[in-house]
Amino acid sequence: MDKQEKRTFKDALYEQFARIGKALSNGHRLELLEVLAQGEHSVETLAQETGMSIANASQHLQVLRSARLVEARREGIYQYYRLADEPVFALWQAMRRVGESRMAEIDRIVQTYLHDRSLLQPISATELVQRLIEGNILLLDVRPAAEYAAGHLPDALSIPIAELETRLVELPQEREIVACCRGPYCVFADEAVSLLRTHGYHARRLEQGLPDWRALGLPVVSEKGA
Amino acid sequence: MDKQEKRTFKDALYEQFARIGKALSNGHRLELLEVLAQGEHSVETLAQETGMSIANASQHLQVLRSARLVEARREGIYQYYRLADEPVFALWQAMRRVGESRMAEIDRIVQTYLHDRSLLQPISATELVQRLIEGNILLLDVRPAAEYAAGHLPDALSIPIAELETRLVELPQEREIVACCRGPYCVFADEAVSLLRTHGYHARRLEQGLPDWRALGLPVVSEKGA
DNA sequence: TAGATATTCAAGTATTCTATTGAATATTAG
DNA sequence: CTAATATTCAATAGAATACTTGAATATCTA
Repeated sequence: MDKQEKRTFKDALYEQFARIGKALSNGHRLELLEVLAQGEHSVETLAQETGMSIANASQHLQVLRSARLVEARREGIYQYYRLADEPVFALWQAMRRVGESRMAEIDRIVQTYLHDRSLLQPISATELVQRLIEGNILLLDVRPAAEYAAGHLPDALSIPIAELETRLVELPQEREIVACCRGPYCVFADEAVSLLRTHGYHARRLEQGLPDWRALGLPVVSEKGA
Repeated sequence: MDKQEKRTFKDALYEQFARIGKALSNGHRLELLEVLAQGEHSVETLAQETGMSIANASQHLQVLRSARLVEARREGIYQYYRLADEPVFALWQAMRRVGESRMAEIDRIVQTYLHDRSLLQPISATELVQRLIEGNILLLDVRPAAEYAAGHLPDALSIPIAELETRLVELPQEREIVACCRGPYCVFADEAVSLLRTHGYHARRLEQGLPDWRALGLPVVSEKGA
């Protein structure tokens, strides 16, 4: 293989890898990946969740699909997209890690909008595992019901954040509550914790989201048919 | 936090993460990262290694730097770039993993240019560790001398691929040789193995490159001052 | 200080990407 | 078959990106 052929090879090879990078080079697409990590969703719900028009969401999903990061299936009138596989989530995790550790802007944005998050006494997944063994913790999953159905922590109770205020009666006052949501940048659990606290509960936030929990190899339960 | 504020937050947040994706969205930049994972390099050597013009390489490096994936230091007349930290390499590894497992095009390109690589009897890092304990293996690092100096496997002998043919006398015929280079897409080790074999040596390729070896937590030696 | 070298900058052009719009397609229900 | 709904496609305008060229800057050496 001469020098020129070697260059052709490398150019072709890295160009293929760059297709993955291109798919990751847009904020909307990253947000789509984060939502898809919770389980499959139709185009419409994805558009709603991410504040995009249907057509725009569809186009971004197709970019993700052509980079093989997501897959799709059609069921009747709906097209359901899902993350292709576990390594794709690991890739997003690796990106998150780099961003968190190296980009001050990210910390600044979180500070600005979510204020002092340490007040939520975030608990890590490994710490939670320990506390669950000791008992006396109520796990509360505040994501939309469909995402809970697609996979959730064992023994977690599902009350979507939108319903939480009206369903407070279901929660025992005496148990400490740990609220779980999509991931570190999801605000559902933040909102849940502050709502619960104003009603006299002892509540904390689970640091990681469900996909992170799964990636740690910890057990995940899904409803039959999901 | 109302709905609109939540959207502003998420848009701002994911846009920041997308800066990392943008940095990874170009083949030349990925190749630069791979070379930088071997240790710091000047702009000129990076341009040579990747077949780019100096100005172009410089601009791509600045894109990588503004996404905080690489850092730079000036020494006299030279500007040396290096990977920012270990998680950045982990990110590139995660990308490689997704590409390898999901993009058929990548496998096809490797097949086309490198033909049947299984003939090189690639040995994995963990397997190599085992074999090294048993002894009787000669580790040969065929990367450029500067990269060897920046970090190499313990007891590896440095003979850059360009010098290998004239320095064959330094290699004992009776020991099995394992050639190590930059990573799975580096052709140095492939060339070394086939050259060695035509001269009667029993040679194999180390599957992973030095940065992968380091990421596994295995020991790496660097020359003083490097 | 002048000359040499490495790198960056600035400008220009060609290309690619993004969001919007409205039309086209596919599937189901009646 | 027709109407309704979800999704995709096609075309467009505006923004961002990539590579080249030549000039500007920074550092060292003589």
